[in-house]
Amino acid sequence: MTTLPMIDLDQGSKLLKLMGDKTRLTIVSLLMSDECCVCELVEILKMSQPSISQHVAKLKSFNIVTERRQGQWIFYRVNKDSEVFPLVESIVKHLPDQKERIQTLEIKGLRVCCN
Amino acid sequence: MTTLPMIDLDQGSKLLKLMGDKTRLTIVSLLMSDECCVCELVEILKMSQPSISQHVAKLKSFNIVTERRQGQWIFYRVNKDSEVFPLVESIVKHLPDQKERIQTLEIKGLRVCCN
DNA sequence: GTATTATATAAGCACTCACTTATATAATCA
DNA sequence: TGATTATATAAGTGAGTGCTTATATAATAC
Repeated sequence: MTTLPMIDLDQGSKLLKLMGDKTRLTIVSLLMSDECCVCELVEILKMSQPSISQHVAKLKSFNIVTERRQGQWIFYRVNKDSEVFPLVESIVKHLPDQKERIQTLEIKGLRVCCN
Repeated sequence: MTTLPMIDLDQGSKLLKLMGDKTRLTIVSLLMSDECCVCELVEILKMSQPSISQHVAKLKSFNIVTERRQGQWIFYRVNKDSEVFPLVESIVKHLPDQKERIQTLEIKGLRVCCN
């Protein structure tokens, strides 16, 4: 058994505040299943592109997610190397899996190609 | 192995928003160690009584904490019967133990009697 | 009864937040 | 080259948040 990496109350509360928004919490849950680009998140969450971009930027600023550029697209995923990842992971464990919503996107032919 | 009780994204984000305040997160961590009354939390956190009362009221409104009246005092503790307790517990696990701060209060003779 | 102690609650205010619209940047394609 | 697509960013706005001060409620002590 390894000891759990501790996060101080200041950092912890800031992380929880970031995750304490339904849109961002959904994004994190989605990205826990698979990486997505902004336009995919726009399609899934039915929200404006700037709004999604701003949410993702906040998650990125706290190192919760990382990006990977591929052509025009920037794919985001949960940063498993982050110090806060263990906490993020143990939160998402209590939330319903979002894999289905990505699969639905795939079935509709809206995956990767971004429409 | 038992299945984890799931919390939907709406409830989950609301819970995290509540925990995403440093004062409230500290209170929850403290109450995870032991029950406290408002005046004890005032002493530990060095904040005004109305401010602490308002924070505790928010935690109570989401069923994160419960109260137990004893004379003039109302003792608060984490509600282990709450549906969200498993999530609360797994968050606090990642945060530093706050038992010491209660013990310090005890040593200073400021425990229970509320000054 | 009145005074004291503990707590809750109400109103006001500065600040923050999540959205909007508009625009800028960047990569691809014709 | 210019047009299109994907994303970021800036400015503005209305709603929400956390504190303050002031007051109300409730239990105890005298």
